[in-house]
Formats: sequence, C-alpha cells, structure tokens
Amino acid sequence: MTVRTRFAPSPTGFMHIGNLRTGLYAYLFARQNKGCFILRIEDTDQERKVEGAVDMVYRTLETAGISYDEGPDKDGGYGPYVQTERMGLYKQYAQRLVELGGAYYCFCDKERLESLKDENGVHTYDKHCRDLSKEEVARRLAAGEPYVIRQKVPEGVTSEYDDLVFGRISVDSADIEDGVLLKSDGLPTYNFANVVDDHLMGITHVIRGTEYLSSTPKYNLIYDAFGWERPQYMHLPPIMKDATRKLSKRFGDANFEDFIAKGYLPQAVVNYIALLGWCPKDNREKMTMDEMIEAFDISGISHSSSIFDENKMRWLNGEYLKAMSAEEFYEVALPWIEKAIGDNGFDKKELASLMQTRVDILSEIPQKLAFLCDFGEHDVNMYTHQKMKVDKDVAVSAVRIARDCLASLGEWDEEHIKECVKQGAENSGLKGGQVMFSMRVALTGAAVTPGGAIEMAVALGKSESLRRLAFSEQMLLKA
RNA sequence: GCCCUCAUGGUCAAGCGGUUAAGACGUCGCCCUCUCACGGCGGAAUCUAGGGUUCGAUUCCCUAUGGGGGUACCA
Repeated sequence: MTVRTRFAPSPTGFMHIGNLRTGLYAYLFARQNKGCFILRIEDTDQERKVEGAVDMVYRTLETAGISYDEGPDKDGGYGPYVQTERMGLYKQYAQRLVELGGAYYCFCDKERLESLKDENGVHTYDKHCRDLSKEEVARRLAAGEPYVIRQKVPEGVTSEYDDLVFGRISVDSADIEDGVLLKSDGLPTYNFANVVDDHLMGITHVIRGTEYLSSTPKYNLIYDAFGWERPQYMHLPPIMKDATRKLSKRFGDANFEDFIAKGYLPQAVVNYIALLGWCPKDNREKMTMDEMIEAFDISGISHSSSIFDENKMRWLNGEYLKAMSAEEFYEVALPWIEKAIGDNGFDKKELASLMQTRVDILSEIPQKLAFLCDFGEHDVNMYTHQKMKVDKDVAVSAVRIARDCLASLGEWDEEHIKECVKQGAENSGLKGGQVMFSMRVALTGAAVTPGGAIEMAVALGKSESLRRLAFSEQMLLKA
C-alpha cells in the first residue's frame, strides 16, 4: 500500500518552526517510503482566519524545499484540499454515522450544558439525548429545533492503539465524552472533519503534534463506527520556547520567514528543526534534504519536548555558510554587502571572502563592514598593544613607515602590500607585527576588524588607504 | 479534579541490565595570530526523588515530584 501523509495547517498567521517541523517529518516519511505527501488547508475556523496566510503556507513550503504531491493547486483526485470547500460532505457523513449507530442528535441548549459544569468549571455531557426515540428525534427535527450531532461513544470499552512513536495508548471509554461532531450551524468540529478528510483522502499515516495523542482513541472510535480502516499515527512532542512554554505564534522569532529575513539559509533552518526531536542513527548533524529522507527513522524520534535554541541554529547556519564555494557565498552575501557599502566602489568579491568565515548569519555583515564607510577621529588608546610593545609613539612611526612605502607601490594586491610593508619594517628596525598592528588600526579606526592590516588595505583600495593612514598619523601626532 | 504523556550536563542529545555515561551547541583555557574570525588541542558540566525486581540499575516495575497535553458547538 502506498504511504500517504498530509500536512494540514490552519491559515491563522505565519508559520512557526513547530508547525513546519511537523510538515517536514510528514514529508520525510512520505518521501522515504516513496509515498505521497499531501497539503490540506484547514480553514474552518473563520474567526481566526488571517488574510494572505494561505499564500504564506505555499511560500514557506517552497523556500523550505518541501514539495507536495497533492494540494489545493495540485489536484490528485482526492480534492478539494481546502476544508471550506468540502463543507457539504461533513453533514452527510454525520447523518450516516447516526444511521450506523455511532452518533446521535442532541437538542440540549447552551443553558443546560452550562448547568452541567462541576466545581472545577469542567463539564462533561451527561448523554441526555443519547437515547431519544427515533420518533421524538424525527418530530423535533421536523419542528425545526436546533441540534448538534454527537458521537455515541460505546460504553464500557477501552479504546487502544499503537502510536508509532509513543507505543500503546489506551483510554477508557468512560473518560471520553460524547463530543460534538457537527455543530448547530451545520459545520463540523475539527475532530470530525479530520477523521472524514483523512479517510476520504486515503491518509495512511497521520503525523501531528502530541496535543492529539490522548484524543486519538476517540477518533478511532469514529473510524470503527464507520467501519473504516484506522490509519497509523505518529505523534510528535512539542517544541518549546523555554522549559514551560510552547513555541507560539506570539513568539515572533520562531517564524520561519523571519529567520530567512535575518540572514539564515532555508536549508540550515530546515536542517536544524529536523534535529529538534529527532536524531539519526549515526548522530550526523549537518544533512541535506536527501540525506534526511534517507536517514529518517521513527525510532529516532524523541518522546520528550525540546527547547528551541537559536544559538545552535546560528552555528549550523555558519557551517553551511563556510561550506559554500566562494561564488555561492558571494551570491547570498551580496545584498547584505550592498547594504553596508551603498554606492561606494569597494571590491565586493573581496569583501565577501572576508566575511565568509566571520559570520554565522548574513545579517551580521553590515556591522562588520561598517569601517568601510565610517572612519574619522578615534581613540588613540587602541594603538596600545602591550605584548607587542606598541604604544602611541611606536604607532606614529609605524604608520608613517607604512604610508611612506605604500605611497610608491604600483601593484595594489595582497602580495605586493605584504612585501612592501615587511621591507619597510625591516629597514626601520620595527617588528613586522608592530607595523601591521598599527597600520590596521590606522586604516580602520577600529580595534576589532574583519581581517588583518593587509586585507584591510586591499579592501579599502590604495587612495583611501593612504588617505586614512595620513589622517591617523596626524591624529596621533596631535594626541 | 479526572485522563493521556514526558523526565540524561545550561541547550540538542546517544544510550535500550554490567560503559571511564558518546557526540554537538554554548562556556572556559591553551595553541595559531597584526585585532576578530577560521582551524587545532584541552577542561568544567548530566542520569528528578524514594521504593522495589536483579548478583548488578541511567536502563525494567511502582509511587512521588515536576513539566507538557487533553478534558470546548478551537484547532
């Protein structure tokens, strides 16, 4: 039998990491088993619906590299794939379930339900309408009384199933309420819509969060009442923001698109979230999508929740950046480099190579390149380096030496500048390091720079370098 | 309250009756070094508690504690 899994997000805002991970696992599992991965939009909650959220689901899946075989825009014969477009179905199936003895009409009003609450404010339906006679139901229906359709949970049984990750889950039917399947407005509750849709779409493996772990026995009873084959279940522990709070849509940073905007690579984010709650047999961490499909296995899925750690995701992103070829990195870094240098004619390729080992996420680039456009008076204390025996006075001569020898230099590249400065240092009796150090600070006006003196000189170009050296020399003299 | 479920360093985690309890992030120290990175080396840091079972429990069972979820005409 072909494996069919589905991802069923609600379009209620952006897609956070936890949601995406659920979709990712469903995708990995389907691909690994040469099965089908289906996208279904669960938009029955009109009140929480957010404009444009459906498009965002498409966009997110696409940039994350998760492709689906069937979905609203990709009919596979099991459509429609948007719940609001399936509305007619549910009432029909609910009525059929009544006929099959798995559900019943209920005419209880809000007040009566309200009065059922116990001291904890929890109410359990007392099955008041469960045994209404056929005639009475027909009569009240004909009279136009408002009604809901409730699940008729069998009494005195234990509903069990074997979850693929958590093992056997069993719940006593006494603990299962006769819940509403079809609301008084004729629309289905999630519980019911899900069962009907999953069955009709031929879903073989239901993959979703643990919030459904303990209600799954209840859903299984519906499958049973219909005489439908139950699917397999794979419940996934939640991703937490900290020890006690789940990641929520309000925790803005958990938004996939925000991470991309912050300069994370989609594949790095996807790789990281795959690792939250799953560990491959060989403990690998950096994996391509194909490698994940290959390595994915249920036994490696964790049973406990895990805390989202952006720190580690940063590191992983840095690994991806460092593993890129110079050209690839240049391409992704370019927008950020341009942001940093504006219209100035610096060599962007050069700058990119400076940045590649120095950033974990692309958004760090502008700050690290700030020295290119921001130069002027700076603190002379930066010229002090005890270990190397550099102080303000040594720095003045060092900077002058550098300026003198570089002024007449023809070829402005790493090799020539290096040779030139080395020679200048030798002739003057200063140590190479002393000149380099002073020159680097004089060129940038910064204590911390993304590279050494030579690299800074190359990045700045000849005329700008000489201008800055002269400026710093004067500044030191005056100090 | 009741039901389901989880519990290894700060974090992600391996482990599945006998281990010096892996690895990674972070952190600290050292090396490299003109600063910062990169790279290399090294350190500190973990089995929630109490009972069982067993020759032997991190591992199996029970209980407690703590966390998460459910208990809706939300999903």
